[in-house]
Amino acid sequence: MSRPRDAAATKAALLDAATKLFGERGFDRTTVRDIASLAGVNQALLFRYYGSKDALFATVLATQSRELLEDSPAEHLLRNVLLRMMEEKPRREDHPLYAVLRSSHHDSAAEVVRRQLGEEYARALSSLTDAKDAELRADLVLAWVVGIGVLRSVFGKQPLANADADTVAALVTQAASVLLEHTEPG
Amino acid sequence: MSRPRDAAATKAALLDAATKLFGERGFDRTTVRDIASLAGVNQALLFRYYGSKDALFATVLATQSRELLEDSPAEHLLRNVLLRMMEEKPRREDHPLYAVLRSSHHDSAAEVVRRQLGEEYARALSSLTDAKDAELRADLVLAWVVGIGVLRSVFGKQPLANADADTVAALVTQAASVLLEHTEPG
DNA sequence: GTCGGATGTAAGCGAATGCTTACATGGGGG
DNA sequence: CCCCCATGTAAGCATTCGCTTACATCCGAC
Repeated sequence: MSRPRDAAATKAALLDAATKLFGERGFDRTTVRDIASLAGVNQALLFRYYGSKDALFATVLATQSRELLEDSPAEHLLRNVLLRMMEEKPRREDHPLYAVLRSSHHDSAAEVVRRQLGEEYARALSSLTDAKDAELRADLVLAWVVGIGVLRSVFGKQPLANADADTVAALVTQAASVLLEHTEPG
Repeated sequence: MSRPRDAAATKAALLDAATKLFGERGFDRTTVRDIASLAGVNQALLFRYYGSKDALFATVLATQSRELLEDSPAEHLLRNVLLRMMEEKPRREDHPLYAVLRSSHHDSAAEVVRRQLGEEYARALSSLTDAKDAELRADLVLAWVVGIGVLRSVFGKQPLANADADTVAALVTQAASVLLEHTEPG
């Protein structure tokens, strides 16, 4: 039943390994040899199945980030993302968001994916307020989520890194509601 | 008057170039050859004056970040940092903070500097509230600043990237005051 | 003047990187 | 059975990286 030669399984193993390593180390510090090694296959297969390291990275971003967004309705998105982020162990750096954050601006397909992802989150959040500058407010809330992730993963900042998930979610959603609550249009 | 051979000036030129390039590209994507080239000197001098790329990076962090913190009293720190961040052009990536953000976790002296810097900012912010979880609240506000910087520099996210500085500062300080204002203890 | 150390340069070393190529192998269809 | 191509491998290529070494050159001390 086990097929030792299975292109689909190999391709998936490469994607899994890449997701983990890009998230842990970022784009630059992850080598194609590391990815192939973790997947247990020859590195040449990475290029056969994905073409280039850049293309594989773009695939990782597109695949992972969509899951995060589709889990929650807009009004629970902030709280759910925060809880998910905080419930993981502080330095668990294979969170999908981290791969995005860790990657600087290299002119690959990943740039497009990254920008598109930001737009999708912001659009979901901006639907929560009817303020004139709804999109800016949504950007600010998105920035907060991003910043919390960075402080936990890159800085390992205490006490945030080991803080209680519900406490953090409560504080942030309370403060963010100042920006995102529905008000009288003015 | 101009001294063509001036160790101090050369050293400073290297630090300036490194500050700019680390901020723009992050640690990994900045090469010692680029730094030396921008400074207009031979790359061997970088190693003579700073020992290693890691040590130079740590020096950049320590030098730049202190200036930011010492400019403002705690009660104006958030607003001032936001204004300074927003008043610069959206993708001006040589902001001191960005060098910190762009660098992943490599076990160099920079790790120490980075952590110490976070502590200093958080301490200043936490003095603004007497809530029991003051340090956590300070971390969250610091995270917000960090996230805004990331969204502007890494994502170039619109409308945040080109938003009015005062508007952003007003929105953020207003929302953050929920976390940082002085309240009755207990 | 000249000697010596401070300052700067040119060249390159060894290792690592993304990617390619030439080849082995194995399993399903004729 | 056997052939063929999908699958996988080993080896290496060209480049770039951080860093070193060997060597010029300038300036101040005496």
